[in-house]
Amino acid sequence: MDAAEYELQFFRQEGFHRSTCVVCGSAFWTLGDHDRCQEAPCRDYGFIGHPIFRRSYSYTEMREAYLAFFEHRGHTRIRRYPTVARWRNDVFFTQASIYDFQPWVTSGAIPPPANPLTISQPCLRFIDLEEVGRSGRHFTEFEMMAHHAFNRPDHEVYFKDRCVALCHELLTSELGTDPKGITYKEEVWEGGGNLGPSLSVGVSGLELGTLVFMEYIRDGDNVRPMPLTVVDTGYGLERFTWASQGTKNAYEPVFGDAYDELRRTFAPRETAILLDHARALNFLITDGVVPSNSKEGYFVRLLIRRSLRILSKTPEAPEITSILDRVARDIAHYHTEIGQQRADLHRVVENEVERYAEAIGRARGIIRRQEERTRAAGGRISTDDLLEWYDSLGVPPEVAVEELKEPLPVPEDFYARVAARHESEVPSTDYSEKTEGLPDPAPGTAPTEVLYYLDPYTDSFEAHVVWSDGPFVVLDRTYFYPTGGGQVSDRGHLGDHEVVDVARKGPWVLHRLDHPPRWPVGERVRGRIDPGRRLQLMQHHTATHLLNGALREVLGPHVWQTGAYKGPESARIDITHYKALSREELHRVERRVNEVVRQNLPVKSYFESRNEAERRFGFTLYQGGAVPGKELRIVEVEGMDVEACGGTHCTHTSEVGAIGILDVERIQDGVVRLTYVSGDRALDVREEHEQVLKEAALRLGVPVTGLPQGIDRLLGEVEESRKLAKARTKEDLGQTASRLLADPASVETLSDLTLVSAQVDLDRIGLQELSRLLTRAPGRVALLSAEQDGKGTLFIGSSAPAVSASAVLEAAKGPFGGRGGGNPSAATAVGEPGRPLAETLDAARNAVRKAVGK
RNA sequence: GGGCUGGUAGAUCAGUUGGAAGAUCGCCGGUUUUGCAAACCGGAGGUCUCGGGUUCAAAUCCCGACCAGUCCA
Repeated sequence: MDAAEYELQFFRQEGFHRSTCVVCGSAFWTLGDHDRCQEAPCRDYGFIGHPIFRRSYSYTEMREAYLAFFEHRGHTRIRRYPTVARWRNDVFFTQASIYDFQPWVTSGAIPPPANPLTISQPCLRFIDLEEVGRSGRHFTEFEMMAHHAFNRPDHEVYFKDRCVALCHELLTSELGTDPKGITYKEEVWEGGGNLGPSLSVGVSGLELGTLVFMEYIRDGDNVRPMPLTVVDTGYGLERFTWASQGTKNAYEPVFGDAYDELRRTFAPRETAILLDHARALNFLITDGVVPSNSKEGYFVRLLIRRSLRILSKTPEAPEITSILDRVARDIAHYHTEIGQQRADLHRVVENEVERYAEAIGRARGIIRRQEERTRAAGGRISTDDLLEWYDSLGVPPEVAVEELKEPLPVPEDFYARVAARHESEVPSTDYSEKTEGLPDPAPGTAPTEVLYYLDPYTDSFEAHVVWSDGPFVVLDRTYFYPTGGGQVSDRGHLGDHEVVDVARKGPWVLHRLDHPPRWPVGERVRGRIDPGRRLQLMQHHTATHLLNGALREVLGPHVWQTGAYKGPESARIDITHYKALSREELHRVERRVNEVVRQNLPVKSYFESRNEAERRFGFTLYQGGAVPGKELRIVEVEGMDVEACGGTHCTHTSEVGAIGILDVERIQDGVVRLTYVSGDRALDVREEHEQVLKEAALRLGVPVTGLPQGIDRLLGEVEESRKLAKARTKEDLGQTASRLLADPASVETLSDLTLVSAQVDLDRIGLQELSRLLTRAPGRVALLSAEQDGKGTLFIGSSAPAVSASAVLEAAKGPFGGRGGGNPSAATAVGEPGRPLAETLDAARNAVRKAVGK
């Protein structure tokens, strides 16, 4: 970065000079006399015992002081964004305040909610999870206070000079920091394809904030200016609070009384971890994350299980939910939505508590058995076993060790070794958006005016061709709905051509026809939409919203849509939920949703500014994922569901007709999928089901209502006859056995041994069973042969220690061409086709005689 | 999204180099007892998750699917 980027007028006017840190070598600006930047590790913490601000602030006071300062200087205060970054697919969590505005605001696609603005954004970072409570300053959840300005070429709000001036004023005149104690260290910032100069603000060893000036786009090796420049600042609320109090660690000032309260029961480190995790959990669960073994849900589980581990070590520990409540009370001083869903949050957490207990319970048994086995084999449990148990059973090593009769020490680097185990895994980088092979309309092609929002029931219109390529046609206006928001596209006709697909590409709607048309640009064409299909899609889409609302009512506010599909045949919705739906819950959802259909509530669709809509309805608007644009299309069923949605909808709930849920399945831990139908499809499906029931009843000869009992009766009979058949076979075999034993032709007595040999007509299993019956008494040898499909089978059973069945088989199978083997008590072989069995039996008999020395 | 475990009787789990599917608890019946519990004796209970493959032979080996658990991102 060019040094000139940092030559600010502000620095010159105020008399700053530029120095170079003797430790890290970075350049910095200061009013003081420093040979090094004022950040750790270049210098030690100097603020402990010597607060750097004029007075001491509590966490809440500090946030308020910051936000008010910027409000008084022309910034608009805005509410926090969710901690789960649903609007992005490259990260799970909001990790900085600027994440709220990426990518659409920073790229200039949509205007910011206010400009300039100030915010205190709760952020989550799991990188330093292990450092929480240990270092004295790490948190998984922290608030990044910020002032942001977004500058367009035609409207510059402010950039470097004013930004640094504001920061400096905040620190000095507002908070009372010694101006000479501040250093602004030069750094190059890069992220998300953008880069720019930045200044890191250091005082007394503490990095209080970073001022980033996003002004370039990186394009491979090229760097070009951004059309929009952005002031991206970040000030750590935790650090500001800490610096104002100058305590030994950051946890006491940040958590205040709650820290002292928990500290009575727990060690300092444990107290900090419990409070930190409780704070993160409150945000995450309130923002709709449910514990799971994958994706963002895993981090919720991780925090809960880590907390439980600490709690379980202390007999007088409180319930985890009470710690969550305690922390929620403090957070709610500013973020008032926290703690509002207390009962639901408790259910979510308690479910995970149960699951953890089950996992550990399961593991204990396995560990005990494995240790026994290992010890019996003369071995000992090793660190590898501990790793294996942690990886596959979820047992933390310290818990596993407790279970062992001969405990072993847990190595210091245990979790590093866990990481090493996962190192070889190839991370998937398949985040690329699927861009189907759609052509790009020629530059300058007029954007398509979409008409389907005007009246969803219009199915005929006229328009002009503005561009075409092969089977693809762009019109100046269209009523055809392109695939989007989980709703599949309309079909119908343009002129004499069939429309087989409709897709959105940038500002255009591309109609794909059955074959290339011969329309010049300007051609006037009539569009006709398949009205039945459209109606069905609308019904499925509206049904989806109603179901989403009903599911939240019945299951709780933790339910979020994570995916949806609305096709002409059926529709489905994936929701976050921590366990399988019970039949009763499903029944209630279905009843409720059909009740709403009957109530004929209006389904209002309208455009509203993003900021206003977010203010009125909150972020639960974005059930269908991120929606770009300064204007949102809101689809509202009053009291039931409000979503930002670009789909076509019924205008009243009764138009949905009826909703029938066909299937519920758990598609992954924490996500439940419902498949359903509405409108005519609901009637069709119901009719199909009725037909099937009638058919089944007819075949069973019972009335439809008697089907369950009829099936039970039938199953009983099947079971009964199965048993009967089994018993009969057993009896038959028993008789055969008795007959053979009584027949001198098949029995030969060799001293204290009885040899039974015969050719019978049985399959392989039959031979085995018969042999078993014949050799039940000790001192018996059975030689049985049978022929099936032209191939002979020989089965030898022995209850005589002197005769090994497998040895006899070895001796006899040669001439017979048999392949097989067995053990001393049973052996079997199948011969080649056409070989006579009689000689084989003789050979076997001779082998037995030889074995007993006769 | 990726890795690792696992799926055998109603439950918890054994099952060795591929060679005749087991234990414990529970269940049913009987003996004993005034009755219960217990003890003893006997019995029922199996699509070895499913589908392919290798083999004379597969719970066991190979491939695939499904389900569950778990770790990591």
